[in-house]
Amino acid sequence: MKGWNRLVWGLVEQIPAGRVMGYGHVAAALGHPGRARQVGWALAALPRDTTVPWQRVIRSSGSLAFQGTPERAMLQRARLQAEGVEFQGDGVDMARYGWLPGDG
DNA sequence: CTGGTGACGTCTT
DNA sequence: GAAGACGCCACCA
Repeated sequence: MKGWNRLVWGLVEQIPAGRVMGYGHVAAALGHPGRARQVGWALAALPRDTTVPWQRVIRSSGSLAFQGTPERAMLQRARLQAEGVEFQGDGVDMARYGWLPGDG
Protein backbone atom coordinates (compact mmCIF):
# COMPACT_ATOMS: atom_id res chain seq x y z
CA MET A 1 0.00 0.00 0.00
CA LYS A 2 1.60 3.22 -1.15
CA GLY A 3 0.94 6.56 0.47
CA TRP A 4 -0.58 8.12 -2.57
CA ASN A 5 -2.86 5.22 -3.27
CA ARG A 6 -4.13 5.18 0.30
CA LEU A 7 -4.80 8.91 0.30
CA VAL A 8 -6.58 8.89 -3.03
CA TRP A 9 -8.62 5.78 -2.38
CA GLY A 10 -9.59 7.03 1.07
CA LEU A 11 -11.00 10.24 -0.33
CA VAL A 12 -12.71 8.63 -3.29
CA GLU A 13 -14.51 6.29 -0.91
CA GLN A 14 -15.99 9.34 0.76
CA ILE A 15 -17.63 10.64 -2.39
CA PRO A 16 -21.39 10.15 -1.99
CA ALA A 17 -23.34 8.23 -4.60
CA GLY A 18 -24.74 10.50 -7.28
CA ARG A 19 -21.87 12.95 -6.94
CA VAL A 20 -18.56 13.30 -8.78
CA MET A 21 -15.12 14.89 -8.30
CA GLY A 22 -12.51 15.98 -10.79
CA TYR A 23 -8.98 14.53 -10.69
CA GLY A 24 -7.58 17.94 -9.98
CA HIS A 25 -10.07 18.49 -7.19
CA VAL A 26 -9.12 15.21 -5.56
CA ALA A 27 -5.45 16.12 -5.72
CA ALA A 28 -6.12 19.57 -4.31
CA ALA A 29 -8.29 18.16 -1.53
CA LEU A 30 -5.37 15.93 -0.55
CA GLY A 31 -3.08 18.94 -0.35
CA HIS A 32 -1.40 18.37 -3.73
CA PRO A 33 -2.86 20.80 -6.26
CA GLY A 34 -1.67 20.29 -9.81
CA ARG A 35 -1.03 16.58 -9.42
CA ALA A 36 -4.13 15.24 -11.11
CA ARG A 37 -2.03 12.70 -12.99
CA GLN A 38 -0.96 11.04 -9.79
CA VAL A 39 -4.61 10.68 -8.84
CA GLY A 40 -5.22 8.97 -12.13
CA TRP A 41 -2.22 6.77 -11.54
CA ALA A 42 -3.53 5.77 -8.11
CA LEU A 43 -6.92 4.88 -9.56
CA ALA A 44 -5.28 2.95 -12.38
CA ALA A 45 -3.68 0.77 -9.71
CA LEU A 46 -7.07 -0.31 -8.39
CA PRO A 47 -7.96 -3.98 -8.84
CA ARG A 48 -10.96 -4.86 -10.98
CA ASP A 49 -12.93 -6.08 -7.99
CA THR A 50 -12.28 -3.02 -5.86
CA THR A 51 -15.02 -1.51 -3.75
CA VAL A 52 -13.64 1.98 -4.31
CA PRO A 53 -16.19 4.00 -6.32
CA TRP A 54 -13.64 5.12 -8.91
CA GLN A 55 -16.43 5.95 -11.33
CA ARG A 56 -17.15 9.08 -9.31
CA VAL A 57 -13.81 10.59 -10.33
CA ILE A 58 -13.95 12.29 -13.71
CA ARG A 59 -12.15 15.08 -15.49
CA SER A 60 -12.33 18.59 -14.14
CA SER A 61 -14.17 19.67 -17.28
CA GLY A 62 -16.92 17.18 -16.56
CA SER A 63 -16.05 14.78 -19.38
CA LEU A 64 -15.23 11.17 -18.63
CA ALA A 65 -11.76 9.74 -18.85
CA PHE A 66 -11.06 6.45 -20.62
CA GLN A 67 -11.57 8.01 -24.03
CA GLY A 68 -9.04 5.51 -25.34
CA THR A 69 -10.59 2.54 -23.54
CA PRO A 70 -14.33 2.44 -24.31
CA GLU A 71 -14.95 -0.58 -22.09
CA ARG A 72 -14.25 1.13 -18.79
CA ALA A 73 -15.69 4.40 -20.07
CA MET A 74 -19.02 2.70 -20.70
CA LEU A 75 -18.87 0.98 -17.32
CA GLN A 76 -18.18 4.28 -15.62
CA ARG A 77 -21.03 5.98 -17.42
CA ALA A 78 -23.42 3.14 -16.68
CA ARG A 79 -22.55 3.17 -12.99
CA LEU A 80 -22.95 6.92 -12.68
CA GLN A 81 -26.28 6.88 -14.47
CA ALA A 82 -27.37 4.10 -12.12
CA GLU A 83 -26.58 6.46 -9.25
CA GLY A 84 -28.74 9.18 -10.73
CA VAL A 85 -26.11 11.23 -12.54
CA GLU A 86 -27.48 12.68 -15.77
CA PHE A 87 -25.21 12.98 -18.77
CA GLN A 88 -25.09 15.76 -21.32
CA GLY A 89 -23.24 14.49 -24.35
CA ASP A 90 -20.00 12.88 -23.17
CA GLY A 91 -19.82 14.75 -19.90
CA VAL A 92 -21.44 15.71 -16.63
CA ASP A 93 -22.49 19.09 -15.26
CA MET A 94 -19.87 19.61 -12.54
CA ALA A 95 -21.74 22.58 -11.12
CA ARG A 96 -24.69 20.27 -10.46
CA TYR A 97 -23.03 16.98 -9.51
CA GLY A 98 -19.65 18.19 -8.28
CA TRP A 99 -18.75 17.35 -4.70
CA LEU A 100 -16.11 18.50 -2.27
CA PRO A 101 -15.15 17.22 1.22
CA GLY A 102 -17.42 18.82 3.78
CA ASP A 103 -20.17 19.43 1.28
CA GLY A 104 -21.61 16.04 2.08
C1' DC B 1 20.40 7.59 -11.05
C1' DT B 2 18.13 7.95 -16.12
C1' DG B 3 14.46 7.61 -19.12
C1' DG B 4 9.73 6.56 -20.61
C1' DT B 5 4.92 6.58 -19.35
C1' DG B 6 0.34 8.32 -18.05
C1' DA B 7 -7.66 7.15 -15.48
C1' DC B 8 -4.89 15.17 -16.14
C1' DG B 9 -4.92 20.46 -16.30
C1' DT B 10 -3.81 24.81 -18.22
C1' DC B 11 -2.10 27.84 -21.63
C1' DT B 12 -1.37 29.03 -26.42
C1' DT B 13 -2.46 28.82 -31.48
C1' DG C 1 -14.31 25.26 -30.08
C1' DA C 2 -10.39 22.16 -31.35
C1' DA C 3 -5.58 20.71 -31.43
C1' DG C 4 -0.89 20.95 -29.86
C1' DA C 5 2.74 21.89 -26.33
C1' DC C 6 4.20 21.94 -21.78
C1' DG C 7 4.20 21.01 -16.77
C1' DC C 8 3.44 18.02 -13.14
C1' DC C 9 5.70 13.73 -10.54
C1' DA C 10 4.94 8.57 -8.82
C1' DC C 11 5.92 4.36 -10.74
C1' DC C 12 8.51 0.85 -13.32
C1' DA C 13 12.39 -1.15 -16.21
